Amino acid sequence: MSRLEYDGRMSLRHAALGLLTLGPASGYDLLQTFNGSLANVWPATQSQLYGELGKLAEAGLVTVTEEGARRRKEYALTDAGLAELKHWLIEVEPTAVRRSDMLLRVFFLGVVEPAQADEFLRKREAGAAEYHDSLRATEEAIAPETADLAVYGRIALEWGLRFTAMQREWAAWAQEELARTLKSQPSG
Amino acid sequence: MSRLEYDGRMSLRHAALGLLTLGPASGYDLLQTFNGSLANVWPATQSQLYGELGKLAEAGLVTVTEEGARRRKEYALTDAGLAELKHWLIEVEPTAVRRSDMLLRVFFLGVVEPAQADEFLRKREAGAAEYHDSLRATEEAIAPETADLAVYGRIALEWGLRFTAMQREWAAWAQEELARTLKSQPSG
DNA sequence: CTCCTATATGTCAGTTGTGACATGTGGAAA
DNA sequence: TTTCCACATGTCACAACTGACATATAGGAG
Repeated sequence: MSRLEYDGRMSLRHAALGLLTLGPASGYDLLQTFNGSLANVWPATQSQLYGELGKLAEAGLVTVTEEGARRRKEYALTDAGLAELKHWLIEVEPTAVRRSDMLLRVFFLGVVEPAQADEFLRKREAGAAEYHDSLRATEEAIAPETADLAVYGRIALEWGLRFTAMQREWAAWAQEELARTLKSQPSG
Repeated sequence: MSRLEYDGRMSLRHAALGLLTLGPASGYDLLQTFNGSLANVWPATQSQLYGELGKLAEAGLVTVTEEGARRRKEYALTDAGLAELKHWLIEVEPTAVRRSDMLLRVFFLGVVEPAQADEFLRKREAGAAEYHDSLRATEEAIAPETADLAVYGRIALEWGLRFTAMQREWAAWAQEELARTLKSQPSG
């Protein structure tokens, strides 16, 4: 029961706590969710998750409620764990800036030929469109059964839809902008 | 001159190489850029940058071209460095999914009171609006002097403008959606 | 001449995240 | 009954990143 320090990061920890609000689960169970519905938002590897569950138990934020077959350990949220989750949800400011290696590449596109830069942007447009369609498919698959349930899941999904739409439109615009610039100043 | 393995990540390395295409610079010089125009896209700490420059020099992707006052070392891109940069720009796929601790929180907003969830969304809306305005201010500050220059910088900036606009609109929509859901099913 | 600031580089311990490897069990199908 | 797959947990080395600390100098203001 050693103390754990929090400074606003360590979201995997809070993702695990959050999933445990839906009921007790094993590391393996949680992993399915991390590779499934949470994969787009906060992917996690097995090694990281098992390690984190150990630390969480040591800190008293979760407890082992059952030990089943195949060494299965079922974890449940404690009051302290729920309190920490709420604290993180409401009182800790979400990260404002997020690294984007895609955008970083855009900054340096002047290094390669305009044709290659254009191809880069076309790929982004296509990638965003494809991603958008896969989210749309997800939406249609889950919408019928959960009409008013899972409001927040739908709100998160909507973010994804809007984000991918924005990125597709931006990439299309950027191609036009690039063409315009090259036309007026061919040695760009 | 030991070899360095690349597997698609390690963008700080490529950010440094990219900045050096603009001309030789010291670690300190580069740091100003990382804390300035690149801060929104790929922030870096001093300790990381100096370490990376050392590795880059060891790998032969950059060379020390000058040693000035105050132990200043000026680095320049080598042919190998430029080749690596181009490879990364064109042939390495940008990361598709990016972690978002903001969106992760959204998934778990059902844990707190609807009023608190609503406040969370209002803060996102305000934060996105504020960020948008600061980018708009940046745009107006740089636009006059660079009409057709820095196409790619403007394209990256446009991404930021569209992203923050999208996030603001989404947060506003989400508040309405939440109100709608609570109205039709008060115990949500 | 002294003090302050910007310049300039570096080290260290610690956290977070990745990918590969290792190990073993329960149950169902062939 | 053997064989295979899903279940289930764990370790290891390493890469990426953070924040704090340490150190030192050139040049200008007072």
